[in-house]
Order: sequence, then C-alpha cells, then structure tokens
Amino acid sequence: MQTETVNKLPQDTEAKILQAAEREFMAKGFAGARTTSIAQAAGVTHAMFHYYFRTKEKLFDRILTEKVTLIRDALVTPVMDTELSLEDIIRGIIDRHLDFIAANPDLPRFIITELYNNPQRSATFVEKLRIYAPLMLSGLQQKIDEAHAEGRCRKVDAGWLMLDIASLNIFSYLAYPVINGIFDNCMDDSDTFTAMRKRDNYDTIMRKLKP
Amino acid sequence: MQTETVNKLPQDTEAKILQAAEREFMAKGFAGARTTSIAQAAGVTHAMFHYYFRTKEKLFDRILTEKVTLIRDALVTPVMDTELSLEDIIRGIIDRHLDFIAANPDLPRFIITELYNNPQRSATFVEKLRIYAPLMLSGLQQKIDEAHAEGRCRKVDAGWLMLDIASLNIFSYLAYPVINGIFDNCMDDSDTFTAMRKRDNYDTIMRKLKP
DNA sequence: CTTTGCACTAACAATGTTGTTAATCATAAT
DNA sequence: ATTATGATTAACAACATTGTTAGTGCAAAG
Repeated sequence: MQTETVNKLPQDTEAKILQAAEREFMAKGFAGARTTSIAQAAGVTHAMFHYYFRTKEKLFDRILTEKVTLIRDALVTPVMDTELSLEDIIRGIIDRHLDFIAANPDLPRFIITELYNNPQRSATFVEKLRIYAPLMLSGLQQKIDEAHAEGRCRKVDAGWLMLDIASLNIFSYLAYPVINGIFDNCMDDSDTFTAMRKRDNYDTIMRKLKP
Repeated sequence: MQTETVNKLPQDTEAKILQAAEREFMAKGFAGARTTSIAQAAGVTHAMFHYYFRTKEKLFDRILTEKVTLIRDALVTPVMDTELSLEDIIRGIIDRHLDFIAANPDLPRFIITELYNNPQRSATFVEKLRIYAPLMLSGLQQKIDEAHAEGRCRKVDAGWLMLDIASLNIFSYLAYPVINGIFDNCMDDSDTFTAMRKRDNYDTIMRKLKP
C-alpha cells in the first residue's frame, strides 16, 4: 500500500471522483478536462475512474444532466406561486434567479459552452425546456394580461420579458473576467454585487412594464 | 503528386490554414480544436501547420488577438461621435453593437469561454479594455450628465448602463441554442431578430433613463 | 550551370489520453 | 476454513495529438 486505504466508506471513492469530476468539467469543459486529472484530484487510481463510471462521456453526461435538473428545479417552480401581485412575482423571479446564479456563478458559462459544441445534448436540453417553459410562462403571461386590462402594465410577451430578465441577470456572471476587470473588482464581494443587480434589474424591468 | 499543387500563390496555403484554423478554433475552442483537423480542412499536410505557425498555441493567440482587435475597433470608436443627442448616441451604440454581433454571432461565446479558461490571456485582454473603456464611457457619461442637468434623464453611471446594454444585446446570441429552441426558431431570420432586438432594447434602455 | 532559399512531403518521435485486464486485497457469507 | 464478491492496483495497450526532421522539388539569383 502507498497511501492509507483505511477509513474509506464503501461509496467514498465514487463520491470523491464525482466531486473531482464536477470541478474539472466545470472548470475546463468536456474537451479540456482530463480523466487522469480527475482521478488525481480525487486521490484515487486512474483505473478507478473507469471502474465506477466506465467512460469520460458517461460521467460527463451524468453531471450535465444533474446540472440541468438543478436549473430546472431552481427556476421553474418559483413562478408557480400564485395570488401574488405582478410586481411581487417579478421581484420573486429576479431575486431567486440571482440568488441561484450567485450560488452557481460558473453554471451559465458551462451550460452554454457545452450545449454549443454538442448539438445532441443541446437537443435533449431544449426538449426539457420546451416542456417546462410554457408552464412557467403561462402563469406570468396571465398576470401580465390582468395587469394590462387594469391599465397598470403594458402589453408584453412573457417569453420576451423573461429573456430580458435572464439577460440582465446572467450576463455579468458570464462575462465575469471582463466585467470585474473594467469595474474595479466589483464582483469580489458577491453579496453586494448580487444585491445591487437585484435592485437595478427589478427597476429596469418594472420601468419597461409601466404604461 | 496526389492533389494538384498547381495554381498556388505563395501565401495561399498560409491563408488557407489561417482560415481553417479560425473556423476550428471558433467552433471547438482551443481545447477542442485539433491541428490535424485544421490542416485537413485547409487541404494541406499536417506539417505545413507547424511550418507556418510553429505551435497550436501561437496560432491560437494570433487569432484571439485578431478578434479582440476586431471587437475594439467595432465598439470603441462609435461612441466618439459628438454633437449628437443622448437619444441618438444610445440608439447608435445599440444599432452598431447589434449589427456587429449579428455579423459575428459566435464571437461573444468564443471570447468568454477562452478568456475564462486562460487567465493569462484574460489579463492581456482586460488590460486593453482598461485603456479603451474609459475613453468610450467618459463621452457618454458627459452626455448623460448634461441631460440630467436639464431634467431629461435620470442620473446613472455610464459604465453600468453599458453593462445593461451589452447584457440585453449579447445574451440572446450567447444562449442561441436555448433561445432558438424555446421561441420557435425566431433567430433563423437573423435580420428580423436583430431589428426586433434593436427596437426593444432601445426602448428598454430609454425607459430606464426617463426621469 | 550552380547555388541558394523556400515551400513542401513523408516519416518518425514523444508524449498524452482513454480505456482494459489480470492479479491482489479485504471482507463478509457459507 | 473456504468461498464469493466487490474494491483496488499496476501494468499494459491502442490510439490521438503535437511537434520535428531529413530530404525533395522548384524557381530565382549568382
């Protein structure tokens, strides 16, 4: 034995590989990730990688699917809350969305790049979205239409509105290295930056909706 | 001879390699690109790649630098136009910006991913931005301040305003596979989509500025 | 004509990368 | 005690990928 093989729970190494793989894939993408690096980071033999997960692609797909599910769970449910005013719904969407991004700042870039250079995976992902997006948007559209009927809101399409919200929320984190470089390290204090974005983006969107 | 080596101008193969490399790098990124594929796509021997460009990294850096310069030239100059009203300046920024993105739809994703997984390159790029961004923003800030003094505009920071503009303009193209999947192939007609974004984003930004 | 310089080719070399396999070790069940 | 089972290791194999090199052909300069 070279390193102490003691103190290892049965599923310990599997979890360690999974964890190391997630880091590696998120940091370098599928093409840039190395299975040997993953094994090394997990502190196990390189063969263990294949013992537990067979191939690089299988493990990657598993992690990508996991992340997609994470996004879906975080972003679909919140809109379902009914009985709230349009203002509160939108504030809720923006708050939850930004909290999620701040907690997973690398996720948008990962999803976008990996979906781009793998049309097959992209198709699967889009399929899921095509199922959930309408559910998410129809409730919002209804609220918008109600408010519009009462003259409190312009007539806008919920889908395009969500695109604007997503753009304003996500882009700063996507372009993090550039943004943080131009505005002097504004994103280093994540909480402050997130709070500011919440306020600014809510304001921007509500002004867009004003009649 | 296997393929006709006739009709080749002296710098012909160099240009062909450069062209093929740009496609490959833009499509798959540095990590995913293969020098052999590039040579094959250029229709030359694999050794020619190294004859002209020495290493994969040297050629990649050259292309990345080229792209960064392209961005700088396209996005810095326009704001310099003076004697225009704030409205016209902002409309000009959004129009030029979106025209540029529509003409180079893969560029934002390329820049973002490649800068992310190469902090060294990122530093060089940000250096350039730190030089040019203030020039670009100071003129805009001045116009905003003028309009604010006359009560025609809220007091906003030019930098953060540009971030919002960039977010609204760029994100759709970054998330192209997803967006195009949800809204039924809306981006297939690039001109129509770009025109719509110009209109919507200008409206969004102007509403944000209204007192 | 010879020489020089350049583009080019084919073959090779070195290393990286993914994946496999046979043997070993520990442990729990029989 | 023996067996069976799953985890682990070291070594290997196959292939991909980047990079090099010695030599060939060709065209212009001397």
